[in-house]
Amino acid sequence: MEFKQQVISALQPVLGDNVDVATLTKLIEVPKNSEMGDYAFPTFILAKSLHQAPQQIATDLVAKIDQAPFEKVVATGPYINFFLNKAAFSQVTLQEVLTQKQTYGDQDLGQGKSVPIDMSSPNIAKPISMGHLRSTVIGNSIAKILTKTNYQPVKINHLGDWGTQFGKLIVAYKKWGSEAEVKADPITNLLRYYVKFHKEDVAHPELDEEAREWFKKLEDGDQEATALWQWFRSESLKEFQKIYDMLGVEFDSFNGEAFYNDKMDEVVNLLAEKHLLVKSQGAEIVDLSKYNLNPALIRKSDGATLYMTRDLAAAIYRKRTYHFAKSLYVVGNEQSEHFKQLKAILKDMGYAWADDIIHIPFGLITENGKKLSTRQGRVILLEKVLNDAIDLAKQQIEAKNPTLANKDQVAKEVGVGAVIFHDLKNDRMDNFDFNLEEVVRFEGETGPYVQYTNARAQSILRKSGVSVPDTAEVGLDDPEAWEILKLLNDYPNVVQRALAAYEPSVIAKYSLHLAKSFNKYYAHTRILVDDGQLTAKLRLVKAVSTVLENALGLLGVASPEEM
RNA sequence: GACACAGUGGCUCAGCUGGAUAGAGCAACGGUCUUCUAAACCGUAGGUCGUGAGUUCAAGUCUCACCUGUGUCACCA
Repeated sequence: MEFKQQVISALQPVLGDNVDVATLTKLIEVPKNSEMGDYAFPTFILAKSLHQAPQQIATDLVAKIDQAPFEKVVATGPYINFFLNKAAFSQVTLQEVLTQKQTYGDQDLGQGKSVPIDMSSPNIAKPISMGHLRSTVIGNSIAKILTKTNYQPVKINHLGDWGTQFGKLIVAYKKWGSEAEVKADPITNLLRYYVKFHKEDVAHPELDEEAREWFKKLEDGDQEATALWQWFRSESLKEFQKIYDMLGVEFDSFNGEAFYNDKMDEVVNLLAEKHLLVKSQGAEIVDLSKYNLNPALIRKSDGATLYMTRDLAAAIYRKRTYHFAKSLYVVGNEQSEHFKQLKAILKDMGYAWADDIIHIPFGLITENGKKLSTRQGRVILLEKVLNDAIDLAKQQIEAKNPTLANKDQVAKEVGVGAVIFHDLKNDRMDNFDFNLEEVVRFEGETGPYVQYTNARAQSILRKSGVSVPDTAEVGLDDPEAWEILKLLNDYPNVVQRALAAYEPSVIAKYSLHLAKSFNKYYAHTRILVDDGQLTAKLRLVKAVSTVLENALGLLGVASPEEM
């Protein structure tokens, strides 16, 4: 960042009043090809006011610029290209990374403000699928990015532990289930009952009526219904916890839908007080036509509340409890209309903080182009995917590094890392069709590639047998090292971009770039030879490893030291 | 039908706030392990950036229209 300032300072005096600092800062860019320089200033905008060709302007300006702080400044066509002083840049960058270690890239953007994140949110009695993986790992990564920029994330697992599906589940359990089955394998069997219910109710619509009755009982606190609900919930949570442990994700709250049951009346009353509630076809709705949105259902004709009612209660509860700066919802893109409605209603209720409600949508995972559906039993079980990935990682280790210590631990870190990284490396809005081979790939642009790169760096540091000094003179002048140094210097900026867009993929892509540039360097430069630059090279290696581990950490991916 | 998201080489995707010959990875073909982990590196081949207008000195990037795909559209979440 401060190096860009050098460029600005050099240009300002020669530009005079022609360009103000703000536009100047905006115009300065990084050339695509680093052979053209480290920063560039395009002169087109001056052409009109100076009545000269941009090429001519560039040449004239270069002659006037104080070149002292730079390696060189040259005019290339209409561009002024700045080449930074590599020694100074390397010195500053390496020292920053090595002294700040894992705090490198930390920034106080949030001043400790609280940011609840609604994430993961699986449904009780249903398995965690690939769809939940997205919400879980995106939310988890955003939480880590928030912490790094001094916000205080609150990870909320808004469990789907209420709703008419529990009526269905109770009916199905009573008709076709057994206690022994549920105890043996809760999720599998509960899901089986649920799927069977949906098959049967096509021919026997009276089942739906029964389910509605049982859910009503549950809402009214009926003992049998409540006991079953609680049992299903606790068995399910135990199963979920296994997966969260594998993923290394922890939550600050498991307040799900049921938690808001006693907070619904207040919402309905508030809406009524503000005359926002309208009767329509027996139901109570909020009209949102002025926002060009469909009406939002608050209460069904039978008096039961809905998803929207609950989310309103949750939003208000979170504002009161956490006094949030922003309230995030990592929920699939197919629900974007819902969140628009939610914000619109909160705004109509007079809450200025409605604007701080932020939906972070993500694309759909399909299988053979079709949407996954628990109801139809078309589901990709996350646990199975993770286990498959771990098995494949284990095979890979046996083949490539059979003498490795704690193989099982590393296999877990690599396998799970592959799955998480695969999910985070692309723009979160991209849809993707599930393909196991693709997800657990270890070569090319993958998590294991980044992990492997770091393991190589760690290996060198181990074998060097020396402790690398945080401060020392550096004199790395080959272009491959220079690429790495520029990337290292860019990291804080990358973190900032990831935060601004709520995009873990920005971090993931950066880690791939850094890994790639290091592998290139590694392939062409022998590090462990004393050529007078040994210390400098080791410092570079250590800095790369530090930042790779940091970046992987922000994604929730482990960094094994050997693999 | 309305709204939302997407449309870049065979496949999967990059391309930050519009800027200099559009970049990777898979897959294909060829090369590199007696030397720091070949989960790597190097090279070859492959693209009218959905289509058509417009704004601009400059458009993959902004605007509009259209085409295609996916999703959503009141008593599920």
